[in-house]
Amino acid sequence: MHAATLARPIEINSAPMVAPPGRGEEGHRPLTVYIAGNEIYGPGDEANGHYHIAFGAVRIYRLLADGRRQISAFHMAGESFGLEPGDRHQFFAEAVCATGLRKVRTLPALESMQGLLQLALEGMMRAQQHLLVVGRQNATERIGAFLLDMVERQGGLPQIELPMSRQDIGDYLGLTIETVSRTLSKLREKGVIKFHGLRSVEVCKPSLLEAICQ
Amino acid sequence: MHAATLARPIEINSAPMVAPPGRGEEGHRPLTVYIAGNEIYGPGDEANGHYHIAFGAVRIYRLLADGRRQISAFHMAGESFGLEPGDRHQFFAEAVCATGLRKVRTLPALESMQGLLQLALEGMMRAQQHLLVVGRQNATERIGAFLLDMVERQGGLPQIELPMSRQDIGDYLGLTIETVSRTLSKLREKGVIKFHGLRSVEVCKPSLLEAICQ
DNA sequence: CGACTCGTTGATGGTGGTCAAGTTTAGTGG
DNA sequence: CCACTAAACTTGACCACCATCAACGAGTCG
Repeated sequence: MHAATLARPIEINSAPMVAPPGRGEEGHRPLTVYIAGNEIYGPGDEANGHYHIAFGAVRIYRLLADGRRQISAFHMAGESFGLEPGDRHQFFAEAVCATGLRKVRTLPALESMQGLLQLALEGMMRAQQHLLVVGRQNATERIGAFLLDMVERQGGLPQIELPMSRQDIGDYLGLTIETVSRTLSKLREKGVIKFHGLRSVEVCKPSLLEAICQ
Repeated sequence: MHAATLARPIEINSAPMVAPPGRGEEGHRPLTVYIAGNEIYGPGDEANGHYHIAFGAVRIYRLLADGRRQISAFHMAGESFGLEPGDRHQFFAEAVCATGLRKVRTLPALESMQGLLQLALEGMMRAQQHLLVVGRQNATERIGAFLLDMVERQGGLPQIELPMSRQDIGDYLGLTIETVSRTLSKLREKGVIKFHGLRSVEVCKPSLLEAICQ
């Protein structure tokens, strides 16, 4: 269930050929393509830099001994992830869907340091914001906050494509898959959202969604 | 209830006189003393550095519109806090008990940058670890994880002094004050912990506590 | 000593978890 | 292109855990 690595990631050095439809900067670094479920790194793996997402999406998570999973973050195209203290990773990182990554090795220079600090602080901020959602909001509020976050991260357009499964959403929000499904159905019945496919959602009443999330 | 500032913090420039029983390094920076409930900063306040805790404890939190509070972190003597992205704070920081702080202004130098990065990454790590607790563990496991964390941060001794109230613990763990109280009572009845005062706890069976937390 | 805050304990109910079908979607091979 | 299969998702019934409401006890300060 928790996605064993199904196939090896493919490394592509001739970047221009396979450049994703996104921005073409940083094209000189090799692009590695992962398919859905591929592990990018796991606890204990050497950590010597971070990753930039050319396209696709990544989940960062931890497991409890009995298999309970908490996804602490999703990262989308254009974002960076993978910076951790120490020289060993403490989390799992997996491709949520077909994903292209460029690895960025850490340079001990001042200006790159400032960028890394910014990255780390934003990561801390996101985690602490998410803590408020998971710790103090009910199922409807959590789903609402999640949808609004996705809208914002996909450019503000009301139509969003969710790369992740209901299980992923549940493990991110601290809910079960059934509760995620039920809550989405309730929002659909109320006309707040509309489905154009299981993972294609249109937020019809964003103001109502914002009101739900307080 | 949520601690309005009761009195102004006291700034002391002649540090040696009031040096706390802790370590005496960094004694050249002015020490500011806050009493329990004092606000250190709030959302919108200018952020231009971080704080080092000489003695006492600090809570970092956010509020929802209806007053629900999520404490995202406690910081104890010897630790640092207050680093945030951008030039404005987005959280509240308050003294949990009588607390002495030294403000550290950010220098744009390489070596200080590396220290800040480490600080930010550890903060992110802590928040993400806490996310697992709040998102995926039940009340007993949360309390257990909290107690073990406090033991570790107070030097590993089984006897710990909790500077924070039950309400604080609840707002940190995403539980109500009643559930915190009941869970602690249950652990006491089972002989896992022992009280030497309302906020003085002895962990009699740390291994059992670890087992509870998985 | 009285008033206040903080903490504990009890009774009750609701939200969301669990278990158990169904249903839809996507993927595979004939 | 369609049948078959497996995975993903939905929906329902039931129940447990924790929140809520309420009362009471303990500690603290004036």
